[in-house]
Amino acid sequence: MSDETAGNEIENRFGYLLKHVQSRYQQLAGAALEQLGIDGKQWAVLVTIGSGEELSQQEAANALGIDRTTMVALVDGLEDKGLARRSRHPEDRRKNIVELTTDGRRTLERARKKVAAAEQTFFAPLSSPDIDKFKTALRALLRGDEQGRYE
Amino acid sequence: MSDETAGNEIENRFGYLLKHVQSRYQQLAGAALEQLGIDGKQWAVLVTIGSGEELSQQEAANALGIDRTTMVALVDGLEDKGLARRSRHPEDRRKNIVELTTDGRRTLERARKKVAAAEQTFFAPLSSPDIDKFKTALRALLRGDEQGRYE
DNA sequence: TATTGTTATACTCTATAACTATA
DNA sequence: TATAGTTATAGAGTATAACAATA
Repeated sequence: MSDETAGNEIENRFGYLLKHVQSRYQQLAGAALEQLGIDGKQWAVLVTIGSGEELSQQEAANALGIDRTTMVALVDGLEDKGLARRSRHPEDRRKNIVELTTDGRRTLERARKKVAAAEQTFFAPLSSPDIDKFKTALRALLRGDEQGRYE
Repeated sequence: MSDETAGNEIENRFGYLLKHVQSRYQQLAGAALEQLGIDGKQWAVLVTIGSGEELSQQEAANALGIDRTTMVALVDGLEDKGLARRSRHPEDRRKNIVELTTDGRRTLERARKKVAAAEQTFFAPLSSPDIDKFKTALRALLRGDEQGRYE
């Protein structure tokens, strides 16, 4: 607090903090995933379709909160890399089931480790209990209700 | 933990949490600012040029971490609304000093209150001490060093 | 008629390159 | 030569509209 400057107010704006913290996280996670030849969005798709449930493209898109038209190119990219596979749903031939290939499963596991390592770097400034509190707070803020409140 | 579903892993991914929490914040703050006819970026510019220091366009851009070419349209918009004013720097005529008009100052103060109210809504799921801890954690994570660590 | 995947298209956001004026 | 502001342009990212296949 001793060297307060004009920039201080800007940098303490909550919107600024959130934006730049997210930017730092994406940078770290992105660099980790780059070693496996995928980006953050593709990683999110891998996690989604590797979750155990059989998902159509649209269901996977919904789970990620993106448009089904956006999902097309994402799955294209993963298919080109040999990490995911499309197949017709046997009972509803309009749907594409999207699933991991063997390579995709292997990449997913490697990516988990890379991302976990990146998160360790990201969270280095916080103690273990503070990391837990931080994540709990995020989940409560996302729900937007008062379930997480205990004062 | 009783109704664990496939979506659970996705929604607990840290990247997902951060992205959607930011999205919720922007939605709330954006809706608050919309009542004053400005958006989040214009609000950030108002805060910057209202900080007390005399700033050129480029200096304001740097303070916000955006490009000087992007700043042009932002200042254009604020000038059109009568909230900001360009004037030549007396000692270096290449520079534009950007400052608030009387209306701009008034809008800035109104916006402060609107944003504060929006943040109150945003943070409703957390207790007061938890809000402080959350903000402290964000600042530590942004610095990226271990200054905030005390375990 | 409605839905899924797809394509084409448009829109937003932002950065890069090039120009003008000033230094 | 270098810098500040500006403009034109291009690229990434994503959404909307329209179409084919299927329900």
